[in-house]
Amino acid sequence: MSTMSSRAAVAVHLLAFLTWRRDEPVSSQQAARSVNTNPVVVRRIVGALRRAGLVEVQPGAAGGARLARAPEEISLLEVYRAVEDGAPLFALHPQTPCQDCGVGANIQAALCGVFGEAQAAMEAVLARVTVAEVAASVFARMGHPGDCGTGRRTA
Amino acid sequence: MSTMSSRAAVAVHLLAFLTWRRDEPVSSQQAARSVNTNPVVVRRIVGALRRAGLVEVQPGAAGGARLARAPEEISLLEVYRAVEDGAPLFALHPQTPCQDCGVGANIQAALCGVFGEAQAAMEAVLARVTVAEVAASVFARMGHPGDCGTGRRTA
DNA sequence: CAATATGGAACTAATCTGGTTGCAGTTCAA
DNA sequence: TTGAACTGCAACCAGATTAGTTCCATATTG
Repeated sequence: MSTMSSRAAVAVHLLAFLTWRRDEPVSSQQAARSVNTNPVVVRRIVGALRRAGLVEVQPGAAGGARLARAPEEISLLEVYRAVEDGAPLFALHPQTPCQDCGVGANIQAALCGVFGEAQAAMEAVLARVTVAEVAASVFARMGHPGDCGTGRRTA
Repeated sequence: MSTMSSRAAVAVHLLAFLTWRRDEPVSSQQAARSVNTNPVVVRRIVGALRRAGLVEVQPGAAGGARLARAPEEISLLEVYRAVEDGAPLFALHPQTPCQDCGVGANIQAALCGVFGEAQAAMEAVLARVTVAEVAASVFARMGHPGDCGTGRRTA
């Protein structure tokens, strides 16, 4: 049943990857290899991160994405919001409930408060964690670098 | 973008409705009118609440659903879990990331911790709120009862 | 026995997700 | 200046999920 899309997970993956390859532009091809997906899927998510100001992208040969800010300054909440685009966590009724019924007319207002608090609590946790921390956690688990190859055609 | 299903909202609506009509069995027909949906949709959700032990259902004429426990003893977390059936809030990668890549091989373990904490924070809020509180909040907003009609064929 | 209810199966339409291809446009380097 | 490599966008596909719907077997009441 209803689980969130994997875009947030992939987005954090990508940012950790960019952190690892600090300042070297990473192509969607290379990133896609690490994520194990199609380059276009990566570009869609990188595009959202770019629009949110989290990464910079350079087109053309030798182009690619790099962090627009220090990873210590990027919270997972920003990443989450960049890819989920402000969608509410909890849905209300698909159809407006019966307004002639005391319960139907007032349940949504009552739910709004609780659901909003629950989402805020979730977001507060994401706000406290930075990309740098996740990346550090990943690096700590790496025995050896393990490259995946650059994917760049070496001249 | 990925929002949760509306089942949790409808489930709380139904429980608030049952709280309002305390001990009088409510048919899926009546409940569907308040929710503004099809009786079968209601029965599906009531079925999940029944399997979770939150409501009792009586088949046959003059049957319907009623609360199995005092509304003060039912937390929204139980409701959420009853209808969402233990699905994780955050999805990880659709395909296992490249294990030859240091980031790919370790990102999921790193994400697991943060995502788990975020979900736990969300659930903690739901755990603190009871159906009785939501129902009280609804009742407080009701100027007049506003019945929706019983939908029961009066003899 | 007849009316009214649940419960389950099956089907639909709409939406979302991830994946894929194709192509226009930009950049760099030989 | 040509060609390789890259981004970005649009279009399309298959699979899953959601909410809605119909139909029917079964149970209970009066």
